[in-house]
Amino acid sequence: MLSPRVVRPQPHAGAASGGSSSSRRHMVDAEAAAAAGACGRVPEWELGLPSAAELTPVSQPLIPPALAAAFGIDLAGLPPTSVDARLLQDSPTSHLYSRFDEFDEEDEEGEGETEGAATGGGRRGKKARMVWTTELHRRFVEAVAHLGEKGAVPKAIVRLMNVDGLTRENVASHLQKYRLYLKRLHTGGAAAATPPPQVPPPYYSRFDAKPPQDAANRNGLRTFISYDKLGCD
DNA sequence: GCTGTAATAT
DNA sequence: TATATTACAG
Repeated sequence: MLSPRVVRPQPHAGAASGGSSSSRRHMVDAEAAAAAGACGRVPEWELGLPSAAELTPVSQPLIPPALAAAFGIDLAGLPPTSVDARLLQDSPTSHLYSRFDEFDEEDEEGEGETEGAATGGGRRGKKARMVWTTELHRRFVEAVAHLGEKGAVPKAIVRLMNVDGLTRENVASHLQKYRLYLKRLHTGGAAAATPPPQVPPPYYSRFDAKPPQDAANRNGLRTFISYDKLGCD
C-alpha cells in the first residue's frame, strides 16, 4: 500500500435510509441455528477445535506433496504463514484482479482524474475489486465455521483466513452477503407460509452446491459447518 | 473502534 | 451481477 490514490469523495450525503430503525431485527437466525444445537452445531467439534494459531496451517494442503515433489518444492521449508491471495485465484479471469499489485492500468474514469495531491510523486494505485474465488470462499467458510456463530466477525475472520492483502472491509462485505445467503436458505422452508418471494436474488449462486470438504477432510477435521449444516433444515 | 444492516455506487 | 462503499445504529 504505497501512496494509495485518494478516492474522490462523492458529494453525496444521501442517507436515504430513514434514521429510525425501530424495527431493527436481531440476527436471531444464526443464533437460532446455533441454538438448535442438535442440527446446527456439533459440540464435540467445537471442543476439539484448534486455536487460531493452530488453524493457520490450513494453507498447507494447498500444495499437495506430490505436486511439491514434482516441482522440487520443499514443503517443510515453507513458512506456514500468510497465503498470498494471488495463489488462491483459481478462475481463468482471476488475473484481472489486482489490489495487491503495485501498478494497474486502472483507467475507467473518463473524468480528468486529478492526481491526488496526497500521492505526491507516489504511483497512484487503484484497488481493483477482489475476486472471491472458490478457494478464497472456501477459506472464508472454514474460518467462519471454526470461529462459530458468535466469533465469526470480520476481524477474526480476516485473521483466521490469513490471506495477504485481504482487508476487513473485504470480509465484512462478503460476510454480509454470506449471511443473506444463509438467511435465504433458512427462510426457504419457513418462508413458505409468507408471501412467495418472487425472484429471490441469487446471492452466492456462484458458490452454491459446493460445500467445502476436500481440504477440510484432508486436514482430518472433517467437513466443518458449511452451508447445509448452518442451514440445518 | 468494531460490528451488523441497508442503501447505494461502481 | 458481484463487490465496494457509505451511513447509521448499537
